[in-house]
Amino acid sequence: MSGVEVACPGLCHKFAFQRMADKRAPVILWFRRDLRLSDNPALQWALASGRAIVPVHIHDDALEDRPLGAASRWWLHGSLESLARDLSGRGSRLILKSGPAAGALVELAAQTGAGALAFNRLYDPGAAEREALVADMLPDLEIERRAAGWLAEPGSVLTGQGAPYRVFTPFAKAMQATLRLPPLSEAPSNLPAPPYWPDSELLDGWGLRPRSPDWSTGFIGEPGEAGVREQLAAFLADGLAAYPVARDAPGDEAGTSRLSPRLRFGEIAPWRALAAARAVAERRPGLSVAASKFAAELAWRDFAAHLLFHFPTMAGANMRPAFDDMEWRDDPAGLAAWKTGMTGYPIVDAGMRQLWETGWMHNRVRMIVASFLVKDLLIDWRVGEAWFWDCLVDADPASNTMNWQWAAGTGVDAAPYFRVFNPTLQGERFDANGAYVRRWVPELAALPDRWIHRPADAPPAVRDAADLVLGRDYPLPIVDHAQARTRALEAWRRLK
DNA sequence: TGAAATGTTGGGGCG
DNA sequence: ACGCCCCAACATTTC
Repeated sequence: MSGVEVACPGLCHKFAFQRMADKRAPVILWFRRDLRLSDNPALQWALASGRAIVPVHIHDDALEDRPLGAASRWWLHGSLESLARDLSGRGSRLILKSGPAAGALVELAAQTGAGALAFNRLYDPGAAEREALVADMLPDLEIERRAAGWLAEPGSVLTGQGAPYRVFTPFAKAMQATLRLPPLSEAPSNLPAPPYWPDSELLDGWGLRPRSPDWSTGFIGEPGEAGVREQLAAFLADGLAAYPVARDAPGDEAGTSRLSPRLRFGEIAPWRALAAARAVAERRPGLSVAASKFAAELAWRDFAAHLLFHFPTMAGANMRPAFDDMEWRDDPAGLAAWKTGMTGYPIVDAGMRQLWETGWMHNRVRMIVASFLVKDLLIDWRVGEAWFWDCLVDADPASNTMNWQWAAGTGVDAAPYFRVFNPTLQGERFDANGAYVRRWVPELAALPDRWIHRPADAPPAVRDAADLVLGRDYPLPIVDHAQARTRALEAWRRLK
């Protein structure tokens, strides 16, 4: 035996040569946002190496990454539970460690006598530096980095001049033109175990899930790779045909894929979702348009990661610096009304309550509530972004900031400043029968369709019949939209 | 991945 | 019969 059994970090270097030479020394498989056993390039490399595999997840809630929001922590807990279960069923384990990552990996390498480290790369601000630091601190280990999170690796899609794309459509075309999807791979039936297992922390000890009060009882979805294939298949079978329309209809439960948190935590590879959609379109040509729409949404996810990779300041700073002079309003009461779904605009309130209760919000409604916060209330998009970050199970560093900058008009390919959503008209257009509002704002449920999105305009007799007293059962609109629109246009114009 | 204001057109009521 | 007006309906412009 070589020095692999020595668990003392101080002695690592002494045995470095032996470990490098020993192809039997285990490989540490570092799980991060790739919590799956199928379609996992780092895992495939580890398996192909023939070494024993030590799977690990490192939790660092403050020192490195932006701390996860509460809803995302809830999802992460479930996803890790599922991954640990799947590993246990394959003769393996999931080792849990607290960060910072570099220190935890050095310790783990010493404890296991590992000879290699494999992981799938991330591309958030600082990710490359942290990965380089890990490599620096483990000079004796073979380091294998793979790409697993996006259709095209962020940074790999460039214009003819070698510059990053700033507009979605040309980006999507260029990505499409060069796209090479990896072959699909199933989870292995067995992962070779190391001679002995290092200590692991306890998942429950991380406190990722709320105790008292438990606000997660209404959360939707079963985290983990286990159910993701069925969910995808069900969506493609039942939802894809209606997707081009239904993805804009918040009242249609089956209208979206609901894959966002699963992609966020890597429970499914995006190329598997894309390949499955293409396969359906192949069998049923009538669905090819719908499949393309779905593919476009996946491409948006890639575009966001691509933008954040090239413009890391996007996470907190306006992409268009002219907006640094914007006079955002400080409006604690308005903000509180927005967060709690008490603005008096039914579609806005329905969305904010769905978010709070389920950890998810329909995409169309995300745009509506974002426009309302930024344009009607003139509150800084970063305030809304932070709320989404905390409340969404799918909160993604790239998508969240890109989309908020889009809504605020501060992004490079953003909605023009004069595009102000009218929450009443948006509600009437996309929730015409009021099903979404009735579900999430039950105090309005008895109003007829004609008035469900404009309760303040309803004749008194109609409100009486619905036993609805505005200001008592449901708030009056906290702003007059027409006035708020004018105010927003003036504020935006002052920037020019 | 808008909405509102403004302009144009054409059918029909009416004197 | 004819011109005038009203006003949807649609198109264009503006924010």
